[in-house]
Amino acid sequence: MAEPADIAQVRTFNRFYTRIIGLLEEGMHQTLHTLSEARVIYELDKAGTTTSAMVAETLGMDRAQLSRLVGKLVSQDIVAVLPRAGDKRSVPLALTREGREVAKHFNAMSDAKAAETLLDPLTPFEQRDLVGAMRRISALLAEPEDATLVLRPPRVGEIGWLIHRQAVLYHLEQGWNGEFETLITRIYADFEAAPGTQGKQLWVAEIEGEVAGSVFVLPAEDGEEGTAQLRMLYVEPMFRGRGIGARLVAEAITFAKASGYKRIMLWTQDCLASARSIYQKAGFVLAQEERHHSFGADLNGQYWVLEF
Amino acid sequence: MAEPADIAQVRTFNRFYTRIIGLLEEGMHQTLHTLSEARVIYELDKAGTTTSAMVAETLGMDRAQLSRLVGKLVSQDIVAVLPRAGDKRSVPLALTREGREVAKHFNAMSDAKAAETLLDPLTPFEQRDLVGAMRRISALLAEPEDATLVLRPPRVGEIGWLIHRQAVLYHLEQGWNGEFETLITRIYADFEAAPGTQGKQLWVAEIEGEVAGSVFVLPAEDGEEGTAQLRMLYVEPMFRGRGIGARLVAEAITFAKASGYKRIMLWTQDCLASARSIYQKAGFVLAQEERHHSFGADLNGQYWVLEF
DNA sequence: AGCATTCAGTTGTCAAAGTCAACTATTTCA
DNA sequence: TGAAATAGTTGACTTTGACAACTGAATGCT
Repeated sequence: MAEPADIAQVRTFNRFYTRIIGLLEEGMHQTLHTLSEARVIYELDKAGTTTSAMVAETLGMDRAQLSRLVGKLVSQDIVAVLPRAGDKRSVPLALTREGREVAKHFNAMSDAKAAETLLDPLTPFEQRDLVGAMRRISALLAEPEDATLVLRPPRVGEIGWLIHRQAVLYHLEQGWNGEFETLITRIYADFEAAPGTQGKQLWVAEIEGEVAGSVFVLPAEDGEEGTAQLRMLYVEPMFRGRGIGARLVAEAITFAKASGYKRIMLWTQDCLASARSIYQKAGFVLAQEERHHSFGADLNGQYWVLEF
Repeated sequence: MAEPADIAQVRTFNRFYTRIIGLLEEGMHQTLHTLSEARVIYELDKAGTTTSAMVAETLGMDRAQLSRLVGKLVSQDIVAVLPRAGDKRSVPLALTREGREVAKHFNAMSDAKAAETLLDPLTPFEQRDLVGAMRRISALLAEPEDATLVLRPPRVGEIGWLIHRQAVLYHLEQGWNGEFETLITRIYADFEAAPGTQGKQLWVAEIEGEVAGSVFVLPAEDGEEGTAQLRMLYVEPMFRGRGIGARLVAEAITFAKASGYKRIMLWTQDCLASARSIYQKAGFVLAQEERHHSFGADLNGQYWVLEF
């Protein structure tokens, strides 16, 4: 079981947010429809065509309750019952033209209410924080769905973010201490300081607005002429198993080739097993190994090279 | 009004979390008490002694409903009505011994439910993320209350965090670009690289588990012997106006004196008005000014010095 | 093919939750 | 001092939610 302090924080948040949701729902009292009617209408609007069972599932409502509610909405000419097709147990439902009007109205109302209650009182910086935290919670708790992966250059603030994330991640996963954060702060500072844009690039992997991973390429510090170095490859645990690491490495290799490098090398630790398998599959070959004590741990450093 | 994309994200989150809360509340159906009874019992347990009106306020419940509910709980010997004192309109309420037992039981149940539904399926890293995001949302949306301010050394990951936060903050507040982030990444890397612990220290201001601000002191780069430099003072917008900046500066000055420095200097920009007023109040004197173009903006750099 | 099981949806029955207005006894404040 | 506000109660009512029993259709198993 989780840490008591964490559980306490989660419960505090749940109580707090229950209250917030209550406040937001108060706005609905003005309308001709009840709250659960509005919810059903919203679901139908979003889904286009669904069945009663689907709505009950996503809303967590009782099927009996929903049955009556749908009946009411049908009699009000807001919901239309389509002819049964395929599975003749279920009845396809859709909004009528009027229903879509009502949905539009509800959406506008809810948007306004959410904006004025939650966002407007905050500064833009705080708004960004709030939205970011919400996106994070959704990403952590919702079922992962296939969202598009984007590789792009870093935005302002993301260098710090990458340092932060990797420092915490390897601290928890590998037990590495602050020395690691110190090292990577320098590594990122050096990357930024490296001259020009020729031959160096950093990619941020983004999924649904979240940073899902990153890597960068720059001229190797002390290698032969024409050697690129791949550094700071990492994938957020939340987004692992979707081939993001391989995508990042592939992108880096493509870039290194296009930039005229003759080979690309990297330094990693053998305890990072999933990274190693990505390098192997990408064609990297183990060139050298050496034991060292860093970041408060006994490590086995490995140099991997891919000749083009 | 806020950005449509932000509003959409907030609404998505609200729908999502409404569902989550519904799932968590399902566990209550096993108990002898109803959900709102449990809520009231929880509130009374937490508050010790309150009145009906207070509970109605914090729970967002109807006073009529609560009146009947309290009546029921009193007849079940879970809640005791204390003799009216002071304001004779209101009736002080408290849990009986039995009520406290029930509350204890509820808490254990809710804790278990929250843990197994939300925390246990996640890795420790993700758990930390989740709790952090929840704490952030609470801090952003709840009324600020006087919580204790702690000044402490940075934890693993916080150097990156400080870089990230300041880069985003000044990007949004002052329009500074990535150059600023590049610069401060280097500054923090240099701080970490500076020799020994004598004469250098970094403080993180923490409020309710959130980083509220930070500053550090190290030997001045190119000053005379015995000169300390104060750098990277910042306070989170959310926590401004509570004297955190002044506390950080005071701590830094005390430290610099105790470390044997003869004076302390700092470099800032005159557009950072609230910081300037903190320096002035702490006794710093403007030593030099120079215009420069940095971070994509025309700035007026200022050197301030405090001789001990 | 035959039969038990599962699933979508409906209906009946209740209990609980929530809304609204009217009312008393205090307290506050102009 | 008197009008307005506050804490709490009571009555009348609607909506929500829970649960069991039921029909008709699909699925799975042997």
